[in-house]
Amino acid sequence: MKARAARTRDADLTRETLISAATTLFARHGFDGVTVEAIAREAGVNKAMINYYFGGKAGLYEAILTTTFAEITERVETVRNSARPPDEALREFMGLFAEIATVRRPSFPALFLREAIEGGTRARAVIVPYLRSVLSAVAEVIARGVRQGSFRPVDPLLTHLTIVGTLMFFFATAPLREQVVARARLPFAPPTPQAFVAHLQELIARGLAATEGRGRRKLRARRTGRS
Amino acid sequence: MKARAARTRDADLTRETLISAATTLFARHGFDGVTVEAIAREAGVNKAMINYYFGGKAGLYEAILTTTFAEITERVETVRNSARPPDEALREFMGLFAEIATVRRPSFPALFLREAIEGGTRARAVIVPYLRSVLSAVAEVIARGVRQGSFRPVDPLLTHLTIVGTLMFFFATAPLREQVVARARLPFAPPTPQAFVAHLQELIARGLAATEGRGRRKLRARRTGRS
DNA sequence: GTCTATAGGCTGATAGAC
DNA sequence: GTCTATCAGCCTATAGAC
Repeated sequence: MKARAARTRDADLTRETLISAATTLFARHGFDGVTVEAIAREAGVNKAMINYYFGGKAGLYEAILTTTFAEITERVETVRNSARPPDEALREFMGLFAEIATVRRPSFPALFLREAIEGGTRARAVIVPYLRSVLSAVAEVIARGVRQGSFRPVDPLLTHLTIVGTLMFFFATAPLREQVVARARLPFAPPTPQAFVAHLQELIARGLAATEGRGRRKLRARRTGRS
Repeated sequence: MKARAARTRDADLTRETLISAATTLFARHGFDGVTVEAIAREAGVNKAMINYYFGGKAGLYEAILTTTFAEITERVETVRNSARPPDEALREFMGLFAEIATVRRPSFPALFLREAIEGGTRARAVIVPYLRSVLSAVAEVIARGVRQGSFRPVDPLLTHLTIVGTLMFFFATAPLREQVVARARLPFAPPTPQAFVAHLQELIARGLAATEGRGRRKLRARRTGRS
């Protein structure tokens, strides 16, 4: 934002360390499941610093949500502006999500899910813009595919929920799979993110593909039995 | 468990009322986000009753997880034993999940997700049998479809995670969608469970269907058709 | 900016009357 | 079985020294 004097380097470091430690803990145990002392200990910082820099535990939590969600939003916009055909843009989105959830912001899925389950009471102001951005970006790609005839006529919102939902679930529940494998001493490892994303990309591509047959862009009305 | 005398009817009622109230609150706010006083107030019961019946807040939570997960497990077993063809059995499973998540145990998805994110630390003993049962039931159906040639050769575990993941996500995040629609006074309602499940059923059916046209087996057995 | 000590409020649990 | 009163512990936040 602005130039910093040399003597504030420690301040920036303390701030960053707190955010980093607290992000992991909040994601894993939730806002109420973490004490400020645990955060300070994990960060190796005095706990009074939380109040000094963020005005309190709630302020720290909000700062984390803001920066995290803002970054996701920013990255997702790159997909919206992609000139690639819809099916490729969707694959790109899934790959991007996986990259975010493994490398860049591993805590994001858990943070989001916790907020969503709670109804967003603690951070609606931060979440709504994120929702609007991501939803419209993904839904627009899907709608474009439907218009162009490469996708069958699916509901963009429902499709978006399906894709994002599976990804959120997979990455957020990784701790459980790791615990189960470790405790039960199972002779195999949990599925890798790469394998899962590849599986999902293929499943979605096939699930959305326009029905081929006699006419290419002609979409035949289909009523398959759910009796 | 055992026959009860008439004078214990109030006891059973108190117990049930506490479980019912606490289930909703734990699902929504998490174990640490709920106070025993809030549970007692919501249940209209004295808070000392929580210790009397469950030995404390943690005991109540564990009782809730046990009964909830056990019931889901039991219901899912009915799908495993289904003699229907794999694609129909999968549809049946998704419909069953939706019924559970809307009518019978609306708090289940949130309870499960919270535990999974946390690594199951609080209730691993209860969760593992549930996981084994549900996973094997669904994965077996998928593996059967692959063997029979009605499904393409997908990984049963990854496919299971995809299906269950989307369902968990959709139902667990309903509070957020409701809040957003309500606060923003949007002129439309959130998607209904029925619409979502129908969408997902179709997407999965198409995504798993064996590729046509490559002289494998007969794959055109939609409807109630047997393979 | 960082730290220690402590205040002040809330929480889960229990003792004991009925 | 149910209720009231209460306690001991923990948690967040702050005052104030350095």
